[in-house]
Amino acid sequence: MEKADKKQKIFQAALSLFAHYGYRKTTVEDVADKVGMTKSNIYFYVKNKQELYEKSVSHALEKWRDTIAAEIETVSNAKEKFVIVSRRSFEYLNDHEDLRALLMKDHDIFTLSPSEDRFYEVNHGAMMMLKEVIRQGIDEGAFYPVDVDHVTEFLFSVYIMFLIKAYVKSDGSSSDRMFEEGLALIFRGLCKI
Amino acid sequence: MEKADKKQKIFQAALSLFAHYGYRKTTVEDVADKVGMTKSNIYFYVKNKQELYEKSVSHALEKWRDTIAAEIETVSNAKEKFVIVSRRSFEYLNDHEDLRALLMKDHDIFTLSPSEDRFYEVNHGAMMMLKEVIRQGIDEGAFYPVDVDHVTEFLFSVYIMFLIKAYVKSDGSSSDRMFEEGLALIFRGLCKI
Amino acid sequence: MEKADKKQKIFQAALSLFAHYGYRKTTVEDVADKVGMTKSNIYFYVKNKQELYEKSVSHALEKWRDTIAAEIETVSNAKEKFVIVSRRSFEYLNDHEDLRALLMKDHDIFTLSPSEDRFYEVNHGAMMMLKEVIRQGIDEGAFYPVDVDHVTEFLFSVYIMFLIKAYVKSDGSSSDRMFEEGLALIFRGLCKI
Amino acid sequence: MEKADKKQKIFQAALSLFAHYGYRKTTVEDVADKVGMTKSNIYFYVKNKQELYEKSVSHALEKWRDTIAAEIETVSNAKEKFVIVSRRSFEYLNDHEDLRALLMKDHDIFTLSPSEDRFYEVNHGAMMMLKEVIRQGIDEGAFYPVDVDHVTEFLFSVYIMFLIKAYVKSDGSSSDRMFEEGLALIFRGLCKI
DNA sequence: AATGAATGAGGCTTCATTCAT
DNA sequence: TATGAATGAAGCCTCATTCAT
Repeated sequence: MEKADKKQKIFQAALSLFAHYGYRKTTVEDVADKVGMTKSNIYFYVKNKQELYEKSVSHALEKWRDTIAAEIETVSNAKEKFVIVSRRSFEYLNDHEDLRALLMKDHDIFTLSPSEDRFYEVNHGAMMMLKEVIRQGIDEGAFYPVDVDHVTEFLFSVYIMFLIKAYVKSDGSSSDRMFEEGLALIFRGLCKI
Repeated sequence: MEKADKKQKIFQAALSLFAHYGYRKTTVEDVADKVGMTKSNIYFYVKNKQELYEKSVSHALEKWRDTIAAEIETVSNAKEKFVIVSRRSFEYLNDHEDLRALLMKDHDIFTLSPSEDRFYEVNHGAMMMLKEVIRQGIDEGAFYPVDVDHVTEFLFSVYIMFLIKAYVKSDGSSSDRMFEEGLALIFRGLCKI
Repeated sequence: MEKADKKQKIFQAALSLFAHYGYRKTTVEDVADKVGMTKSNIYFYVKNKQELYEKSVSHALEKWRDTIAAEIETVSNAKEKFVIVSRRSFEYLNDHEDLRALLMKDHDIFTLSPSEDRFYEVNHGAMMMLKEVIRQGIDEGAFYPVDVDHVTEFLFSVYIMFLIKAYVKSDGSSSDRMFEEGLALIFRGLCKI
Repeated sequence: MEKADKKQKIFQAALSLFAHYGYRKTTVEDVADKVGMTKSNIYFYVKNKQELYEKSVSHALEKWRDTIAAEIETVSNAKEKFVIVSRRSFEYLNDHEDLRALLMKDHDIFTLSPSEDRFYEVNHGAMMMLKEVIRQGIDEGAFYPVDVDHVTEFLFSVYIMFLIKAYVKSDGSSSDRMFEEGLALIFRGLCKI
């Protein structure tokens, strides 16, 4: 197995543990045990517990973003893209319990301030994706000519909040309905007529 | 100074530290230092770090709840009461940075499951307050005859989420507007005609 | 209540606790609680936890010794005195569970080395009592002319060991029989013919 | 040096310290210092101070028991075996001051109640050894046909008591004579004719 | 005589991190 | 690459003791 593969394994294991127990309560040894190696060997792949955390989270976020980005390409007009971004993101989290739990644990993942955000790059990338859709919608005349920057940031925040909170009472029961109504609401507010 | 006063001082100091640094990173010594006493003396007032945390949070939540409860009494009809609960809660958090930060750090404060919620009593009390307002509104014919229990729980959740998230980008800039629009939305959904 | 009486109360409480939990596990506060006063007030009566322990034990040992000494005076010949010393000591411990437990916990109580024995005085006194009986028995021609000093010390050791160990399996069941047979044995070895 | 060896070193050091200063007064750091390592490294070998104590004692008891068990095999008839068990056990303690001191400090080591005895297994094993010798003696017609179970337990108790107490005044002076006479006594009571 | 409050020293334990192999 | 062993820093908690009132 290659080094990169092993790293992936470590990051997955770490993510799952961090998601369940939080940063402090998760020990490097826990991670090592889960991958089936020793504590010290973890330090061959990462320099720090901190780096272990950040790389684990980054990788998960990137995979999420890339998945969505790929699906966006399957349609062409902005309205459809917007719906896809929303619905697929929701579904993705639905299928990735660990990431979901993690986002609920660590708010700061979405801080979005370039200076202190450890995940600024990936978050920013995701926001750019959304911004592009909105800009396209305006260009196509499908969306109101809103202030793209601020609306994007606003939507991104509401969005994350919604995704996370939808799972707080995560018996799964009615969160689907909640999501659909929320989406409809926002969609209505965005589309002309 | 009385023992009760000293306790208040300790809880305030603790709250502030827990809010800023989280449970794990805040040491009992930090708290002691902040109040100007020794670590061991803290244990004269509480039995545990855990108890220190829980009592600090409980006290803060109680003060919040009591403040709102007192303000509710200043008006009589349900619509006004509803608005007061909403707006004053928002303002209260506005003025109490520590509590705000804490709520953002520890989601579980609002778990609301009797079994595992360490703050169930005070949370439940707050929810009862809201429920009473809604019930009164229905009796007065001001609100739609909704399912009181479920609507209350739903509103409470949305509410907390909103209060907390409104401050994620807590430069305070545009959160006021965001709040007002959110409140208007819910209010419209609740009031007849 | 006089100071002396209060001291007695403290010593009794302390003895009972030391007996049950040992020196280290018994806290000064435990003792205070049991007497119904505060920790700090204990220090008005004793200077130390150490002194609290030693005085408690001394007092108990003295009471034991005095009780036996008084009973010895009720008979005149050495054989009877010897039996009384043995049997009454046994019975005394039978009735004083705390002292019994304590002797089982702290071996060093019977160290009998003048230099380091904290209870040398009272132990020595008890041994002198036994020695006097033996000397009298020899003088009366009832006992073999043994080496009084060594035999006394030997008997004292065996004796204590016996008293303590008789209670290790203190279901009480057969320790009486064990005691009587042990006493008979030693008595036979001591008496002429 | 192998891990097992290091463990032995630790257990020896711990035993010696526990024997001299008792459980409470002996700190984990004391043990570490004595072996020449750091406090925390002790926790690489044991999980607890409690476990450190129990494993130290267990190992010592096992070595004792195994030594005797090995010597028993050197003779065949029950009478000789009985004498060997007695005398060699005595001598073993003679040569192992630490174990001796420890047994004097912690009575509960020989509690012999399956439920609460931390050393039940090794103690029980030792008793079985003795029981086997007695049973063999009866089969060979050398011993009285006593109630094997109860006599074994009785002898084991007396035995331990004797071994321990023989050393209370452990200047070693006359304890040899004391031991021999005690052994003779019991032996006479056991052997036919 | 009595108390509440405070303190300091010390002990147990965890864990991220390093190092030699 | 991988591991076992070791370390140091830090945190929680207990408790004998003191002091002011």
